[in-house]
Amino acid sequence: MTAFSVTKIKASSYQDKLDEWELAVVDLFLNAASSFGLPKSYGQIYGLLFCRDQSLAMDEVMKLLQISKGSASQGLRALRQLGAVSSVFEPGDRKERFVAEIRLRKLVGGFLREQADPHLEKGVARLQQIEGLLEKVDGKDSHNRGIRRHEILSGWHRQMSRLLPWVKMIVGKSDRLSKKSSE
Amino acid sequence: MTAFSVTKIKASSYQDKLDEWELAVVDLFLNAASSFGLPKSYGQIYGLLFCRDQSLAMDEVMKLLQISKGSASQGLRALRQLGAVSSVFEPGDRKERFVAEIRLRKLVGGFLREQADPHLEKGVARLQQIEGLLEKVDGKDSHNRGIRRHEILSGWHRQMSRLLPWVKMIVGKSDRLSKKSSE
DNA sequence: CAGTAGGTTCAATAAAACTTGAACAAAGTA
DNA sequence: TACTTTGTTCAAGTTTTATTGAACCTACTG
Repeated sequence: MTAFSVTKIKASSYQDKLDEWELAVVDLFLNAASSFGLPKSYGQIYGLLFCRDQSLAMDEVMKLLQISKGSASQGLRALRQLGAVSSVFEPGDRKERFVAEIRLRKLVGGFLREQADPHLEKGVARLQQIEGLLEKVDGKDSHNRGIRRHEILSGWHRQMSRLLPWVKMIVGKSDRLSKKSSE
Repeated sequence: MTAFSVTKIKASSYQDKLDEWELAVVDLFLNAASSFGLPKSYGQIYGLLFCRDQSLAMDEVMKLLQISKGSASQGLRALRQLGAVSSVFEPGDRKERFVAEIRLRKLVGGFLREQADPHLEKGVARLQQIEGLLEKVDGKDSHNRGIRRHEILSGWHRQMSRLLPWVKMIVGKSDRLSKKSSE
């Protein structure tokens, strides 16, 4: 191995320690991820990328956050799937590099698409299952009660389906405040 | 102990097994609770009460769901705190009995109040902390970057604060579809 | 009072979720 | 082909979270 490959030189030009404010931001996203039901490491990774202007490669993420290869790999993949990070390839470098998506609309949209939409779809199946079970119920009282509950759940489902587009819309407003925003 | 106390007679008039459709509903809420970051037992308890017209006491919940005293006690307390169940006292009975809140508006409102609002408040504190850390940053580059990130986060915070009232409002619409709804 | 029913608490236990790192692929390079 | 770099996978280990149940309150009741 050459002592001073391009990669090595590049790597040495980075600090391997985060600023205090960056640590605070990483911690903020760590907590945010938890409360959205995502693994903490996803939050850390996103938080780190969020802080940086330059793209980071997986090994830099591992080093800066002191997390394992596995966590970094899985976290970056999941975040890309969510649309929270995107990857770029510098010409002449085999490494995949990552940057954070900072448009709230995109983040919320991706989250809803990956988390909320699937739940709504499973909800339809569940409601049908319950409908099926109601047909072969013996007691008349229980049957009626079941019908009424099924109706309530269907109503909730419909309302939730209506809500999501609004959320995307409302969050989209004035996204431009964060930067020049040229999508 | 009298062999046929009032309590005993009452208890014997209840089935100690759920209908199949009720099991499906309980399971639905179990999953829903998980995905909202609440313990599964909370979902089960809510699901059971949701199915029933009559109020249930803690011991009935324990028996029907086969959960422990501790889970039942804590679950019912938390659900009441969330506004998802309310308790009633039958005259001449020392037991506290519970019924599910089925108005979606109330459920969503309670959830946002207990879960989202606290996060937004903590967010303010976090932003101030970061602001503080930025003052004692050495590098000019890092400092500027930090300022920009702080601005972005402040923008997000503002947007999220705006969103919540809308959510409550939109979910509130046509809540009446589920029943006569006399608040 | 002593006894009992209804309910809460919390340390111990069980279950679930996250992280790790070694083994494995894939794809470039010499 | 043999070697290197980059990245993925997943069983095993760790950490976190939820559940249990026995001890403990509190307020009735005889």
